[in-house]
Amino acid sequence: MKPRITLKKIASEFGVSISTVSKALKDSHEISEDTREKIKAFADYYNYKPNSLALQLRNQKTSVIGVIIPEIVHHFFSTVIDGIEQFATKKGYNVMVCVSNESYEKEVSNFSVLTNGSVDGLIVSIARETQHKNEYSHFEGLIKDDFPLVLFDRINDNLNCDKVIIDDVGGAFKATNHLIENGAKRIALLTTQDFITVGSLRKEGYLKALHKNGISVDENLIYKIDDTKDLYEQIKKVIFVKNPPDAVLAVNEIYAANALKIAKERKLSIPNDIAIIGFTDGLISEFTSPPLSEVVQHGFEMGQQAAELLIKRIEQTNASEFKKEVISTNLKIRQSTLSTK
Amino acid sequence: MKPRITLKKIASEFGVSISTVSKALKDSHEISEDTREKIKAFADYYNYKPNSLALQLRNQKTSVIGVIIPEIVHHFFSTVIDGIEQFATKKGYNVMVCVSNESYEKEVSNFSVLTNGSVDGLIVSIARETQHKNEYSHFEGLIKDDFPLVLFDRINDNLNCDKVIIDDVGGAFKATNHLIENGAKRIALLTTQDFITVGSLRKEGYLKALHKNGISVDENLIYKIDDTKDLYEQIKKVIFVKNPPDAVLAVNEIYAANALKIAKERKLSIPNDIAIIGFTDGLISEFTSPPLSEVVQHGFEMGQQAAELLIKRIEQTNASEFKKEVISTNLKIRQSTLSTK
DNA sequence: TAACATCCCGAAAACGTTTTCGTGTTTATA
DNA sequence: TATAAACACGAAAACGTTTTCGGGATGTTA
Repeated sequence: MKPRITLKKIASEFGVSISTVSKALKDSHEISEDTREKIKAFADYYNYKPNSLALQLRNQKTSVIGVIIPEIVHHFFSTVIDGIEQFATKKGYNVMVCVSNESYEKEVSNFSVLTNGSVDGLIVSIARETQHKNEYSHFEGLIKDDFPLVLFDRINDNLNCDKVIIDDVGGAFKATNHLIENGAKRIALLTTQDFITVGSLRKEGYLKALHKNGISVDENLIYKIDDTKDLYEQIKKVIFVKNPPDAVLAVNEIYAANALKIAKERKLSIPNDIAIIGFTDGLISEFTSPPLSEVVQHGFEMGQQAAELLIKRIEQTNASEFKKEVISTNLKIRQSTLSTK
Repeated sequence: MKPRITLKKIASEFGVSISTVSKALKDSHEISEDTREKIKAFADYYNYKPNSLALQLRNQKTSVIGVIIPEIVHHFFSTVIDGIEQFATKKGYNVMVCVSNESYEKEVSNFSVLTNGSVDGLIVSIARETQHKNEYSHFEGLIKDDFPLVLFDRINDNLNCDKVIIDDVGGAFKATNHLIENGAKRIALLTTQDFITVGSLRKEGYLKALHKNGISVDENLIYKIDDTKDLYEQIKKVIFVKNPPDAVLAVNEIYAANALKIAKERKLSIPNDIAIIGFTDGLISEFTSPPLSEVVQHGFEMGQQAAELLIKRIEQTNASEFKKEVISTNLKIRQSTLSTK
């Protein structure tokens, strides 16, 4: 690569000092009209642009936001990144993305790489393994130093920082309620393992709705899916049985799509025999038959909110209270829950 | 945010020089065992980590790869990023992601932000608008300076740099051939507008397969979808007609899924009345009914390849020939093309 | 003519690091 | 005892920028 042109080179070209060049390029009145024009023309011709590393070092500011997510090939997470990226760009920030791959190890290593001065702040959704191990010292280290940090979706309430989540409880509540209103009595819940926060919150909403409608909880209808094992086989054990549930609430789209697939294989009519609703994080729901009803998660807004909180935190001069923003959800009702009876 | 600890602070703490501290932390034999241990213990206690900006400036190397893609909420592109990220991480690089949003303007601005010293090289998939305008001066500027650059998927053959694409022609050829072997005679092609390179390459493969099988080309069966308008309505005009085609090759998954949806609304039996195959970039195909056959694109490998080419280019000392890697595709046959006749 | 303002520019510090080279002190060798 | 080697450390440059401060030259005013 050709070495880039610097102030120093321009200076030596004209036999002036570096500071003169710097000022000239900034149209300083300290420099004579004449010199200014010559220098500017020259810099322009050679396409001079200030080296951003040097600027970052001097200004002690990178204008870069670090983002650490468990997965990137994931509709919800990539939507959040989109929101972050768009907001950040608008505010003059760039985005550096790292993937933890659900691994504690890798999350810690991402932390240490990103917090060495290369970013002004961090937006993180916690890896599965980290939640499982319940090991948060890498977060606590940052927080102790008042490093700007925003958690989203997979958060931990004990961590003292800004957070943004969706209304998991409310979403699951609305969905369950909707199923009940359409006649469901035995609603299966396909959720994650307990240590995934969003899973247990959605379970909470599910339970709340059952309770409100006077339906007793059947623990046998609550299935905790292990994401590291075969989804299809696990869900089959729920649907492909003698006496299947008459409705399913799935905490994500893949669970829901699998449930629908299996229900059809079991020759169940949807939604008459079994109604299905899931939390959306993709495009699948629209194209299944029947199309799946979904709790819409608004990942883009979530990303924007997270970026906004972070940038405020970065740019503020004196500390303020930590905020926890809740993005509300809404139901997108399609045929998978609209009984034709 | 608390100011981070620096060599200077440690030095003043012990009344030694900055260089002594630097050497001590690197276990230099120049420094006495005694001083070394004291300094290391202190640095450890205060969690000293070298400021990466300072290192980057000194070493004239950021170990960051910039990636510019048209969209991020997109299964194929996010898969490519995943490949890039994983390979980059393995090689000690970080990834900075910018989204052009298919806009020429934004692509140019991303270029100018990223090439100011903040990244060692760039991986780009060209925005739709840029391809439409056929305006590549921002690329040419970089190339003139031998800036490490890799293009993927949406490339331009006139640009003198490393490239990696999938075998678009071959993939479409295989898919079309497969349709013909299963009895198709009137195969509709759902492609993009001409200026999208991948669209026209896939069209080429389609034509090649027709020709090889002695089927004459019916221009009325070739539909150029405008991505900026309503997909459903455009595809409806192809499928929901008196005399629909007996097969469809779609250049992406969304086109295919829409075609399938519309075919079902038209009460066509799939694949007996109409077979459908698309290029995969998502999870939809697996969950439609019937599941969609697809040309598998291997985006992850593409990302890895791109990252590998770029890093080689960055780390090489003397210039070498530019490479164009072609990732081969394969067919994933599902029921949407497996005639039961 | 003395005093002062204006104009134009350079020196130097600062951001945080690594590394080369030099230097003073101690120890070993002839 | 003189000389050389080994040891332990510091000064300074370099990466590229911005900005404060100071100063010489010229012009203006009393």
